[in-house]
Amino acid sequence: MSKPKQVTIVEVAKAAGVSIATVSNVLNRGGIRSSKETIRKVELAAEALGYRRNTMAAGLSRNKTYEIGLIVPGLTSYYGQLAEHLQIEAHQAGYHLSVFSSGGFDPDIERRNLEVLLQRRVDGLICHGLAMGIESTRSIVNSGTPLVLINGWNWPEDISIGSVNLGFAEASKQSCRVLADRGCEAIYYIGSKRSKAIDEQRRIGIEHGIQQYASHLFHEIIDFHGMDVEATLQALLARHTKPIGVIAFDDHIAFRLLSGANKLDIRIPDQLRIIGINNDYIAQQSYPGISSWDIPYTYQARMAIHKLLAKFGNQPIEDMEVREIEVPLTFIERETTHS
Amino acid sequence: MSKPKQVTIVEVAKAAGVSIATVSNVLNRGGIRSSKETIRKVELAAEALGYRRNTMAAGLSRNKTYEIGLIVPGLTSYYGQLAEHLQIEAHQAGYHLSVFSSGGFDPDIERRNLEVLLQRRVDGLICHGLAMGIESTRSIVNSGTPLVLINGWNWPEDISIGSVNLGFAEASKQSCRVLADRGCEAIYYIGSKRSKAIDEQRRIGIEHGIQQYASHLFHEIIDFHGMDVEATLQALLARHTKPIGVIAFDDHIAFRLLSGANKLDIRIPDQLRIIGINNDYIAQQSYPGISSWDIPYTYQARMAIHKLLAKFGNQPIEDMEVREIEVPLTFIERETTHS
DNA sequence: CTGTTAGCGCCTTCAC
DNA sequence: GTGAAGGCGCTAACAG
Repeated sequence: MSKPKQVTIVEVAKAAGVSIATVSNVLNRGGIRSSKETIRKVELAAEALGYRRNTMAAGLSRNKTYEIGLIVPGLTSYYGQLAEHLQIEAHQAGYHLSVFSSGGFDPDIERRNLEVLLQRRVDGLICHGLAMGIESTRSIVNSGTPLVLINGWNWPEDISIGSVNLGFAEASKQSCRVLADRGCEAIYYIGSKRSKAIDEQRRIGIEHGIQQYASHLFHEIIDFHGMDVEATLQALLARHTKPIGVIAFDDHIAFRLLSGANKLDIRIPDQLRIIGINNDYIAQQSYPGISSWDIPYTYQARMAIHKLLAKFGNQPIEDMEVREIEVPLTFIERETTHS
Repeated sequence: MSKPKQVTIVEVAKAAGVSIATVSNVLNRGGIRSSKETIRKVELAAEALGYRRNTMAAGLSRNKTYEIGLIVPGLTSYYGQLAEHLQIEAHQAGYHLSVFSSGGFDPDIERRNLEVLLQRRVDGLICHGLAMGIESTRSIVNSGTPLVLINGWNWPEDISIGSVNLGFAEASKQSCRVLADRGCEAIYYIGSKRSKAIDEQRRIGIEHGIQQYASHLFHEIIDFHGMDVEATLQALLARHTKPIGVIAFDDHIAFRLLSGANKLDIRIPDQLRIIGINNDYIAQQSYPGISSWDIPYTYQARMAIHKLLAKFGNQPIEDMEVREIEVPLTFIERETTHS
């Protein structure tokens, strides 16, 4: 069952008593002006017939789609927010953003989504991280479609035209400082190896932070995956007499730790201090509130879109000189680090 | 700056030494068989040249896009999950799903998204609720594009071909029962008028629940918007001696209540019992864990896609007889109702 | 089985 | 300022 036939410019032209070229001119606000009279006639006819321009035909004929594709690993918390903000920014720039999730970090789904987007001939691509390997990505993306990465550290220049990265390393580093300042006796980082590149940034920051602010303190890196929250908390606490500081991979993990601590009647922040990342709803609304790092979504989204537009040639070229933009996070202190 | 020219079937045909029709047959048309030999030649040539079919041209020519548009009010928690599952189901059916968020329940953004999708000539539309009014929706959607609603109760038949609704009313009703069974002295529903239709379903359920299971209990409906959580909790508790039961609009609100209660040292479930809806991460991981209703995302997504496919004529028609499918939720009991 | 030939709906020169 | 004509890349008959 195919779709009912839709109104085309041919019919609008007929109804308005002009040629299809004129209709096209009037409707697309092109550089070409028409007489007030024709404009009115055409708009009236279009309105009356319920004309709706066919994007495929337009795109095909002018070799430009005004569509940007977004691939993110999921649509929860951070990624969902990011997608929403990107959609808004894209729209303001006259583009529209099609969102695709690659279900976790599944390279196959990612490849498929990429393929779909390229077949649609999107004008540009925004990807968060990238689960596929470098070679694999290169072979697909080297079609000339501009690609900007979000939180994609160290990708070769022939693949991406640059990236917009959150300052996780710096945030993690400063987290160490906060915990040291607050008198913690030890600093633990609970990471998530699953999210490779992102976890790595945290580690880099932690390493620097320890070195610079807490070299005298005990410290350790633990992976959250497969960890028994309660047992771990008890074990860690048993080792120390003064409060210990924990930097969590993100607010979700911080929250798990918090729940575990509540259950075990561990006093916060007397015995345990926690810092998360993302400043999710969860961190804001829990009790005690979780100290966390806020993400400037709007700014990040705007930067990403601008980078793409610059590549399209619609924007001043200045931004292009900086390949990797670092977006700084803001520390929001709450009760898990502060009494 | 327009895109670099991409490879077309013309070039593939030339390279393979066959006609463009043959290339088209081999590459994208299953129905027509070709000799092993030509197939090999064509596939080789396509591969070598890096051919990628142009979706716009294909769609234009066959008047079918294999694209489904999704419009949801946001991409967080429930909506994000839903979108992901719909994407998976759509893919399994050979379609792809473009996700759009209408930022909260903004009718203007919704209208714009709808317009974009219709201009793309999507084969079908899935919308969650619908912020626009009936008339407004009708005038846009009466283009012949099939529309299935998710959680859209009572929309006229000429607009949607049916809807897939979560059984919020029944869940709310049963929540009353649970709270009554657990010996609560009063039942409060903390709703969210902002989410009109959804809140209304909860209310309907609550009303029935009270009537059937708790007519002897004190009960009241409160709107969360603008409410002072701690003050309210104290006021409510002051009224009663036995535990009170609270049904929250969703897990987010349940969580806020829980945090407030923790802060005020209100004992759970001794003094206060809470039931949420959605079974979010937040409900699963908080302490005490929040009793909640689990949503069968996969089932709901599958039903929605099937309804659409049926309309396309690819599927048996049987499902179509039921206009509104109700998807039942499952109660997950945790510590907020149970000691 | 393969090739020829029309479109699909729109945009874009280029004459008028 | 307006119209005629030639594509854009692909598919769908229909011949051969």
